[in-house]
Amino acid sequence: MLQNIPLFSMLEQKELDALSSHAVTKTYPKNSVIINEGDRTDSMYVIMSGRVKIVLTDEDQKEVIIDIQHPGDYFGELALLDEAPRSASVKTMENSTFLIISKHQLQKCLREHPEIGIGLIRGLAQRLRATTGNVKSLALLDVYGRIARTLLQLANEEDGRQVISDKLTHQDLANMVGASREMVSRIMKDLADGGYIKTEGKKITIKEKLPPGW
Amino acid sequence: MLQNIPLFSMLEQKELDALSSHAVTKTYPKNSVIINEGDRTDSMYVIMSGRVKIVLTDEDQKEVIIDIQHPGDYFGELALLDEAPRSASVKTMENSTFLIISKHQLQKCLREHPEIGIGLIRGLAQRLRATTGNVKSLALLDVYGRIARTLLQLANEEDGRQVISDKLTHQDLANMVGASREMVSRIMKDLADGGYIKTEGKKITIKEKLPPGW
DNA sequence: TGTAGATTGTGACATTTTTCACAATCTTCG
DNA sequence: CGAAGATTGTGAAAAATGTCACAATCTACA
Repeated sequence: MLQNIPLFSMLEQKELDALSSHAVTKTYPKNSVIINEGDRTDSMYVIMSGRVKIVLTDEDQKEVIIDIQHPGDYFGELALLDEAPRSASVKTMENSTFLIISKHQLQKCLREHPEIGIGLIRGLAQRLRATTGNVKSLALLDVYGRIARTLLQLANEEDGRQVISDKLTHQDLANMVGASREMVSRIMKDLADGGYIKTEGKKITIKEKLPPGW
Repeated sequence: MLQNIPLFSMLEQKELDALSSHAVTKTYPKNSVIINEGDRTDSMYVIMSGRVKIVLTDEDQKEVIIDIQHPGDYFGELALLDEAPRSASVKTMENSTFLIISKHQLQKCLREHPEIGIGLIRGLAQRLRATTGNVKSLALLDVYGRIARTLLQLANEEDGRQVISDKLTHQDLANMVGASREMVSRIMKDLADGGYIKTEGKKITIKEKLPPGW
C-alpha cells in the first residue's frame, strides 16, 4: 500500500516495512475530528482508506472546506516543519483508516532518505499554489465563477467525460466556495438546465465546457 | 546588508560576500513589473530598498494584493522548488533595488549551507499559513471584518501604539480584502468616526481595539 | 422495508456590496 | 508656485447574495 504513495515510492521494501512497522494504523468512524485547528499535535497522517475534509472553522461553527483528500493523500505535514499550531482541522467524511507517523519517526526517516524531504517540499509548494489560487477566485470571481472553477477542479477524466464522483452535498460545495447552500442549489440547477452538467444521484458529469465568463 | 536578513543571517562574512558578488543588484522605478504571473523565470529576489506588492491579476486587470513586502523580505523562492510557472506577479510600489539570485547560484549555496534550506522551508510554511488565513477571512468574514483583520495585520508597534506606516490608498486596501474602493472609503470613515482609528496623511493609527464581531 | 433524519428546491424578502457619477481634496513635479 | 493627475467622500440605484420557511425528495440503517 505505502509504495503506491508517490511520497514514499522511492523507498525499498524493507524501508517501507520499517516505516509502517514503527507507525500506527488507526481507524476512525465517519465525522470524526482527526486534527483540531489550533492544537499543537505534530503527527502526519497518510490516508489508507476513506475520505477526509480539511476545514477552517468560525467561532460560530461556519466552515470553509479547503481540501478533500482520498487514499494515498497525506495531511498534517506542516507540523513537521515548525512548531506552530495546526492551521486547519481535519474531519473524516466516511469511515477512514490512517497511517499515523510521528514527527520523531519521520525525522529519522528523513535523515536516512533526504529524497522524501524533497517530495514533502514539492508537495508544500503545490499546496501553496493551490491555496493562492483559492484566494484568487474568492477575491475575483462571483459565486457562479467559483462553483464552476471548483467543479472543474474536482472533476476526473472517466472514459472521455469529466466526472465528479466524490459524493458532495450542496452544503459541502457551498463550504468549498464560501457561499450559501441555497445559492449552490440554484446555480447547480441553472447549470443542469443549461445542459452543462448532469447529475445522477450524487455523481456529477460535466457535459460541456462551462459557460464562458464563469 | 545581507546579514540583516534572517534567511542569510547564519552565513559568515566571506560567504555573504561570495553570494552577493555572484548575484546581481538591480534597481527598478516605481510601478515596474518584476515578475509576471504565468512566466517561467526562476530567480529569487531579495529587497534591498523600496517596496513591492505581490498580486494576482484577472483577465480584466482587476487585482488582488496578497502581500506587501519591504527591505529584507524576499520573493520568487517558490520557483526554486519546482518547475511551475510563477503563481503571482510582483510590482514595485516605489523605486526599489533588489539582489537577484539565480536558481543555479542559490542551489550551489544551498548545497554548502543546508541551514538556508531549512530557513526557506520555514518561510514557505509561514506563507502557506498566512495564505490559508486569507482564504478563511475571504470565505467567512464580511468586508468590515476583512478590513479590520487586515489593518491589524499591517500594524506595527510604535511607541505603544499600533501604527500602519505603509502608505496605502483605499484602492490598495480594497485590493487586499477583495472589495470595492468605495466600500473601503465608507468603512474607513466609520472606523475613524467611531474613534477606532486615526489617520494623519497616509499614516493610520489604531486607537482602540477594533469593534468586536468584526 | 419503513421511517427518522438529511438533503434539495424555491419563493419572498432582507442585507450586503457594487456601480455610477460627481465634487472636493490631496500630491506631485515641471 | 500651479496645474494635471490621483485619491477620497458620498448619495442613489442596481445587482448579488444571504436568510427564512417550508414542502418534497432522498438515504441510511434499525
